[in-house]
Amino acid sequence: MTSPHFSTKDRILDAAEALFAQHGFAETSLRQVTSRADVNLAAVNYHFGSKGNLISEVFRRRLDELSAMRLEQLAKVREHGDDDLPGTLRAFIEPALQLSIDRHGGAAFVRVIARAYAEKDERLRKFLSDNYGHVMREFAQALHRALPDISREQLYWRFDFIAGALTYAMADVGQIKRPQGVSDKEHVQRACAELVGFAAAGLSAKPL
Amino acid sequence: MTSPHFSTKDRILDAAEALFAQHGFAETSLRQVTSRADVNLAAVNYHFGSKGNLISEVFRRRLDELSAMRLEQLAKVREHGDDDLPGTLRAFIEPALQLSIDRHGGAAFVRVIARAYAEKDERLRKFLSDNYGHVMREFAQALHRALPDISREQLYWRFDFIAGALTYAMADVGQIKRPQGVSDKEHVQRACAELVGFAAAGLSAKPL
DNA sequence: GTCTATATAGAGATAGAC
DNA sequence: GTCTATCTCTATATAGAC
Repeated sequence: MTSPHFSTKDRILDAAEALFAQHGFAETSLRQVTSRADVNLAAVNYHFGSKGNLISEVFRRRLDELSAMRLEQLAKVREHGDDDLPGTLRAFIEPALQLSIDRHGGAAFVRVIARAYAEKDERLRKFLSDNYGHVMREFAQALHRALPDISREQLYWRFDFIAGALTYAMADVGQIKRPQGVSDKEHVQRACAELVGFAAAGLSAKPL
Repeated sequence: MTSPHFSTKDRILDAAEALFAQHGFAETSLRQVTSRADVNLAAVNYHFGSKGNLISEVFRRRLDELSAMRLEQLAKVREHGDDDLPGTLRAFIEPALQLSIDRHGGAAFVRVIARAYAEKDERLRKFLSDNYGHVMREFAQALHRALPDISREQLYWRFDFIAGALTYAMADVGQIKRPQGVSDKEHVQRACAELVGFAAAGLSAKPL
């Protein structure tokens, strides 16, 4: 199931990510994880200390990369003067949707993300807010620059709507919904274009 | 059937709903439920047969009412000739957001809904699809009538985005986010107006 | 670092008295 | 309908050999 030349630690992370995506955190036992990773049960507590820490590390591994890609793409569009509404939205949306077709586990991880949002676990939320809140603030500011006319409060609502729509889209892309004869890459590009168009129009709606 | 608000069965449902919202399905034990409901542990299996059935009944109690309200409001706007885009969207969105400030447990239920979307539990998804799929189809058709120019595929994407945004909004309304000096009712009306405006603009975006 | 074996705890479900 | 008591299963975590 997992390539043998990877470390025990990485095999555990891969297995845990896949199982968390499929069954959820609480429903996944460490026995399932170690069985799938083909390592001994005790190795989890040796490498991670507890199940909770294992969950955090599953997040950290993907979110560090996702955040870096988002910020990098945002910097790039600004450098090129493309930091208009669609450009900024694409920098936020595209890396996330790319993850959903990532062959090396990212596809599983996007469903882990959707779960994490629903589970209002306080420790997990604090972990996410502490470690990745600055990315959200960065994008909120960029959207504010692109849309100086709408109020902070309204921008806040709309950014929240977009985050919700993106979370749904991430979970659905890579699922059964892709029409036959369409490649993963085309499907993500289509989803991305649809969501960017939808979000840009929604953000630009005339204030109430 | 007698004094429904104090029956063992309803006390169990109320307790389960609150705990599922706070901790999730798997993380909530029947012992926690019966302790909070102040009934005996065995009463759950007597009244519901299993934990899975209890979960289904928690959903059924709220969703029957929510679906009825949505369809009723949809019928009303059609009758009055108000079944334009905002009218149709409001019929879909408003009853859902109303739930999030319901004093008698509905506020907890909206977080249960958010969880259910993330948890890809097959039995639960089949239950929801079997029992409430017709409501979604009804609204998809109404949106199609209001927007004859966009393709079925594109409508499908956008309806999905709206469902995601609504789920987020439901979970967030009723949380800490309400500004001081704003009543529950005003807050929901604001959220509803914001989401209807956002969704209408997004749905009306020029096709790619 | 990795294993076996086990301590400890908690889960869902049920039998049978009242 | 509701209770007590208990069965059976599985979980996380750890101790200690190698």
